[in-house]
Amino acid sequence: MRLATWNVNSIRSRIDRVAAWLERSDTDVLAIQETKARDDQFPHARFTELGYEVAHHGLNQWNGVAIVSRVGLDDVSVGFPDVPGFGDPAAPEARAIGATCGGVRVWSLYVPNGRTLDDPHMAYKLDWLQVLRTQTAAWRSAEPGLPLALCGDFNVAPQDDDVWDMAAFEGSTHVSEPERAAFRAFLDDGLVDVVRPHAPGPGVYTYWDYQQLRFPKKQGMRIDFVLATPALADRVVGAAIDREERKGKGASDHAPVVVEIDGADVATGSIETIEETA
DNA sequence: ATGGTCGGTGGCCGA
Repeated sequence: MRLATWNVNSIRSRIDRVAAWLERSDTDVLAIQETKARDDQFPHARFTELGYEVAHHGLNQWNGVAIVSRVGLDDVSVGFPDVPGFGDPAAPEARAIGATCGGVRVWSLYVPNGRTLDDPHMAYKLDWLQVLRTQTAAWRSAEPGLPLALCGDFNVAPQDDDVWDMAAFEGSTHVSEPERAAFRAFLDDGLVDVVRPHAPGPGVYTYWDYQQLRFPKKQGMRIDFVLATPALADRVVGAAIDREERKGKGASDHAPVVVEIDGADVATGSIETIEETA
């Protein structure tokens, strides 16, 4: 099974590219972030025409997450228990959706951007990650051995190698110790970054800002991840970041991140293809 | 040339 995660930065402006990529990459399950659409605006038909079932959670023009799958899509969860909203009173935001696809519990997650270290959005981000950690532990406790994948844009660069120049991030979000600690907590709990071993740094990123020619200058950040429970991580036979998809006009500022599970395609050589794009 | 972008929206905000 081929599982991918991709912050598409508006599904409506990107639908042709996303549909083409789904077919080209032979992806079975795609976790999408930043659809920037309400449910009634989401292009469901474009996915169903390609044989995918769709679960989308979008409240307005901001955020928005989805899972599309051609290997089943069951037990959809919109958000997770106690998911924080922003502000007082807390306004709900569409940043998490879960579904069981091909026997894997998949979450599509769009972690809040902290904006600046002293912005209220930073506390919101840390709180959001803490609650997600607590819920993830509860899911695993309720179902030991559960094959679970937390997929999405974490808006955290966990290691110095995950940005092009640490000096450029002095005093910035994404690399601060509290954010990195919040990310590390998932690994401390036993989740595994299943992409990094197949796409090691330095210089390997998932996101490049549109501004200041960051992509041609190879100045990106690794902030999109697939974190898997050990039982699932053991079944991962390949992974890649498809930076080709960041090229050209009409690209998202994030590249798709792909994970091959179970190795059913090893005999056909598809894994070589996936590794080449890393 | 020391800056260079997008998307959704509605006349700026968010990333």
